[in-house]
Amino acid sequence: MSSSNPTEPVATAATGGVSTEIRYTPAEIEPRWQQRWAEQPDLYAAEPASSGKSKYYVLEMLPYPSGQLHMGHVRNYSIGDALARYMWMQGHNVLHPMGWDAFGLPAENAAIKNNMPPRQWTTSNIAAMKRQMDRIGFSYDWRNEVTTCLPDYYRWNQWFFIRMFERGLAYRKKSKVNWCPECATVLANEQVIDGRCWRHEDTIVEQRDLEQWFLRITNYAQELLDGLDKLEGWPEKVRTMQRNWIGRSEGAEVEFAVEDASSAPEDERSTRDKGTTVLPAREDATTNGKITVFTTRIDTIFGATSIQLAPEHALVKEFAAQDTKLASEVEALLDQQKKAREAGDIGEIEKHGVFTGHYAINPFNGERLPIWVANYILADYGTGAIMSVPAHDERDYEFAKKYGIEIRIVILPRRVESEKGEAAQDSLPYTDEESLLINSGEFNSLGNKEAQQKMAAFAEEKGFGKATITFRLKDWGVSRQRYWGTPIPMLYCEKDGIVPVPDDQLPVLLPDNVEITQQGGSPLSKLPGFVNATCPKCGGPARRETDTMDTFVDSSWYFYRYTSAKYDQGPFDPAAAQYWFPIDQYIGGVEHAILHLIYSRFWTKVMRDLSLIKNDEPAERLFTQGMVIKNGAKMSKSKGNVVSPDDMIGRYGADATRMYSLFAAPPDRDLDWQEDGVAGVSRFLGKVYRFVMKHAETARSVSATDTNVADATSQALLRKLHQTIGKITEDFAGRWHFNTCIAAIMELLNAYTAADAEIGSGKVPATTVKVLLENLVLLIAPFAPYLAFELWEQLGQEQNILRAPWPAFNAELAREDEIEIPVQVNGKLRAVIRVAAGADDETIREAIKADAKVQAAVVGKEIVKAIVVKGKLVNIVVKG
RNA sequence: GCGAAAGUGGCGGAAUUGGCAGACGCACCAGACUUAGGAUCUGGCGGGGAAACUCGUGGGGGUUCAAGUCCCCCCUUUCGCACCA
Repeated sequence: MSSSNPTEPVATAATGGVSTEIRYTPAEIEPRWQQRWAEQPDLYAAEPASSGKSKYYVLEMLPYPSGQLHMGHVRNYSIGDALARYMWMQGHNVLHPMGWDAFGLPAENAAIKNNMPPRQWTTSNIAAMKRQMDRIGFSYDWRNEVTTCLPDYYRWNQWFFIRMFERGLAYRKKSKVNWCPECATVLANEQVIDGRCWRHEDTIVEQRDLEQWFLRITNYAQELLDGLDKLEGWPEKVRTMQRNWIGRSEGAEVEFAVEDASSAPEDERSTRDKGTTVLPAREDATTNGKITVFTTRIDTIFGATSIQLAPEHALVKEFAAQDTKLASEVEALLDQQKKAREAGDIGEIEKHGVFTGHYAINPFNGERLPIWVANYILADYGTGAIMSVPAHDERDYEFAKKYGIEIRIVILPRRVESEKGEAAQDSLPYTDEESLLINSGEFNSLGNKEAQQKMAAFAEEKGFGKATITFRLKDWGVSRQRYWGTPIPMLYCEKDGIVPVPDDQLPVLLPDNVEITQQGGSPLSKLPGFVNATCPKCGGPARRETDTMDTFVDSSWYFYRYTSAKYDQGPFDPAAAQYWFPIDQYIGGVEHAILHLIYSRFWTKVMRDLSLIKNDEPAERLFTQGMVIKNGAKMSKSKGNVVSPDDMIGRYGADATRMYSLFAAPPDRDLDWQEDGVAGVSRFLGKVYRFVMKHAETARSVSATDTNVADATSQALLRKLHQTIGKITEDFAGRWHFNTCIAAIMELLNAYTAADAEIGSGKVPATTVKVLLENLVLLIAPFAPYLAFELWEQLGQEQNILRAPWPAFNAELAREDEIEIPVQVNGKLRAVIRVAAGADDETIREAIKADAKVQAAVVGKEIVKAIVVKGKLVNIVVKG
C-alpha cells in the first residue's frame, strides 16, 4: 500500500490533466468504511410500515452456505444491491434481507470427509460467507437474517407440514419414486433432469417402490397455471417452462371393457403371435374388467385399432400372471427401457410391443380391439393406457406400421372432404385439428372440435367415459432418507395410526451427534432416543418418522420469515408480511425456474388458504441473471476456471469487482469474466476519485450566497450531467442495462476531465463544480458504494448518501441547443451539418446547400426528393 | 423433431422507436512525464485505399428514400421441451 495518506491528499493545482499525486487506494478506503458500517446496525434496516414511505422489497435468492462465495453470487447480489441502494435514494422504505439455505446434503458429505458435524461445518461456512458479503459491501439488513437449519426456523416447516396434513395436503403413499444412488435418497420429479440427479449430472436416477410423504401440489395445478398469465413481471421463458412442467391437457377418459379371455374362442387365444386385427363385435362376449384410456382426440375413436398398455399397467401384471411367455416378453420391454435410460437415451427409443392375446371392446362401435403392451406408453401419465389410432397419431402410426396393425382413416381435412379417403392416404398420419369425421357412425361429417364435445358427452351419458383434464405435474415427494434436514413431525402409533406431533411439542429437534455414513438410509432411524416416542392420542408407544424434509421446503417460504425473523407466534408476523408482500423484485438464476419457483408459488397459495397472507403470488417481478463464464465455459472447479471474489477484491477492490460484474454485460446475458476488464473499471474508479478529490475543496467552499453564472462550459457539463441522470434513471425503471449506465458515467467523467482546466481555473463557477461533483458521486453510489460514501464525505456531506435524494432529471438542462444532422445522398452519408436545435426546414435547407460535400454529390443530377426526418437526418434522393 | 434467445472490430459489448454501425471499456500502437511504474496523461485504433472514396453487423434473397433493426429461406451456438396419448 502507498505510504501517502489518501484522506489528506496533496492536491496539485497544476493545469492540464489530473494530479498524479492523489492515489486511489481501495485497500485502505474499503476496510475503513466496512468498519464504520459495522458500527451502524441500522444503516440498511427496513423501517416499520408506519414510516409512511412506499415499501420496496428487493430479494436475491439465498445461497447454500458452501463456504465460498462465487462469482455467480457476486453478480446476482450486485444487481440486487444496486437496485436496493437506488430505491433507498428514491426515498423508498427498502427491505433487503439475506439468509442461508443451510440444510442439505453437502454438509453431510463434508461431515463424512472431514469428520466434522454438519452443524459445525455449516455454521463456520455461514460465518465465512457473511464475512465475504460484508467485504463486498452488500446492503443487507442482518437483523432479519434467516438460517434454515436453526430450530426457530424449521419448527415452522413442521408447523406448515402439520397444517397441510390436517387439510389432506400432506399424505403418505407407496409408489415408484426417484432414487439417486449418489445422494442415497429419494428425489422429487422436479429434481430429476433428463433421468439424472439435479446435483449429480452423471448419476442415473433409479426407480424404487417406497412409502413416502407427498404434498398435494396437484390440487393447485390449475391455479398455478392460470397465475402464470398474470405474472407479467416474470420472464416469458420461466413462465413457459412452468407451463410445460404443469402440462395441462384437455381430453376425455373412455372405458374399454376387457373381454373375458376364457370366453374367447380357443383358436384366437392360441394364435397370439400371428398379429392382430380388429374383429367385429361378438354377441356372446363377457368382460372381467375395464381399461380406462386417456385421449385428447376422442374424435378419432372410431379409428382405434388397438389398445396399448404401459408395461407397468396393473392389467398387464394380471395377464402376465397367467401367461409366462407374455411375462418374459414384458420383462424384456422393461429391460429395454431401463437400458435406454442408462445409456442416457431418454427421448425416443425404438418402439416395441407385444400382443397380450386379449381384447377390449370399443364402447362406441362394439369392435374388439387387440390389447398390446408397448414400451412407448408411459405408466405415470394419464391412465397408463391409450387407444391407438394409427391413422391420426404419429406414434401409433409408427407402431402400427411395424406390427401390421390396421390403419383406418376417420378424419379428413375440411377441404378434401369430397375426395374421401383417397387423397388422405398419401399424408398419413393426418393429425391436424381442423378436420371432419368419416367412418364414425352417427358422428360422421361433424367438425373435429364439435365431435370431441359431442362424443365426450355421449360417453358420459352412456356411463363409459367423460371429458377430463390431465396434468403432467405430480405431487411433490418431500421425504428424504437423510439426516441434515427438517424432521417430519409425524408419529406412528400401533393403535392410532399416523398422528401429527402436537403443536405445543414443536419443534421436533434434529438431534446432534448423529453418526453419518456413506450409505445414508435415514440416519435418524438408528437413534432409539429419537425414534421412540409417545402417542399424543393414546399415550402408548409410538415410532417417530425418521425421514427429513426436502430442503426445497425450507426455501419455499423463507422470504416471508424475513419480514419478521424473530417472530415466535407463527411462521411470520402476518401484519409485516401483508405490508411487505408481494416481493417487488426477486432476482436469481434461471436454474430454479421450475424447482424453487414453482414450490414457492405453491406454498404461497397454501399459506393464503390458511389465511396467513392475502397475496396469491410471492413475487411481482422476477429477474433471471445470466451465468458467469470464463474461457467459454461456466466457472467450475472441474474446468479449473474459477475466479475467487476474495482474490479480485484483494487486487482491485470490492467496488471494482462488483462494478465490473455489472459493466461487462447486460445482467440478463452471460458474462465473460476478463480480469483486464476489472482492472479497467478499477482505473475508472481511480479517475473518479482523483478528479473529485482534486476539486473537492472548490465544492466545499461554496457558500449560500454564491450564484451560478451560466457560462458555456458549465452549460455543456450540466447538459451532459442531466442526460446521464435521465439515462440511468430510465434504466433503473425497467431495462436494467447497467453496463450502459456505467458507460454513461464514464462518458460523463470524460466530459468533466476534458474541462479540467476550466474547472480548476474558476472559469466554471464553484456552485456548478459542487453540482457536478455531487451528482457524479450520487450517480455512482448504487454501483460503487465504498467510493461513493468516501467521496460524499470528502465533499463535506454529513448525511448518509443513501438518504440523499437521487438526482432529479431536468429536461430543460439536458436539452441540446445545437444538433448535428447527418445528410445523406441516396442513403449514403455525405456530410454532417450543425444547426440550432429548433431550426426550421428553411434554415436546414440553406445549411445543406452551403455544404461543399453535399454539393459535390448532387451536382449535375436531378433531385427527385428530399426526406427530412425532423431533428434526425436528411436524405436527398437524386437520379442520373 | 418442436419452441425461445443469440450471432456486430483482436476481445467484452453499444446502437431502447427503421434514420451517422462500432458508444463505453479491454487489448494493441505512438507519444509525454519519469526516483523505468503492472502508475498517470495525450493521441490513434473495422477491412481496403496515398486520397477521393469504397466494402462491412453469420449466409442468401426481399421491402424501403434509408435495414444490425422489418419480411422470406438457410447456417451456427446456447437454453427449454421432447414418445405427455
